Amino acid sequence: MNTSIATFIKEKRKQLKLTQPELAEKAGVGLRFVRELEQGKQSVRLDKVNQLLDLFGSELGVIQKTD
Amino acid sequence: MNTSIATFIKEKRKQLKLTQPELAEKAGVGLRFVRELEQGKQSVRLDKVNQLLDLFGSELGVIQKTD
DNA sequence: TATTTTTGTACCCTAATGGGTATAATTATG
DNA sequence: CATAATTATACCCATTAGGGTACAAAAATA
Repeated sequence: MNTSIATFIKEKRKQLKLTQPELAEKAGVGLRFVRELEQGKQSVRLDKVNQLLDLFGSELGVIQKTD
Repeated sequence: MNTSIATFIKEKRKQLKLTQPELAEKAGVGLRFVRELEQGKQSVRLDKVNQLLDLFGSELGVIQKTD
């Protein structure tokens, strides 16, 4: 994917018709974290992001920069 | 890549024949961070990881889980 | 447009990341 | 082997991420 982490999660969440509180609950992370992440906060913890991505069968990995 | 973030950075670093202190210096992160990251620590900050990956023209992105 | 639902912003607080550094352990080199 | 270089572990400490929560703003719906 070429989308940012933020938009990826936001779009996947909507595909499953979940609200932010519901996603946070399912992933076992805080609501604040979901919100900040979807708003593009960079200084987030890697393991927390992976907790969310895991719900979508994905994870963070090294990719080539496209610029 | 299918390698973990830790091994990716460690291998790239060796390709450039850099020591951990040198890599930390170049990336503008602390030495302790480089060490913990190469040892597979999960609860690291995303932006710090990207600071390192940037030296190799790469970054963190969403990938499909291979399991 | 009124009402409900969802999302964004703000606050307090605790736990822990990351920086610096010293020292032990390990590895590479003479 | 002995020595140097690199890496791993351990400590203190300031900053801050993230949880909880309340309320404002925005979006969706009747």
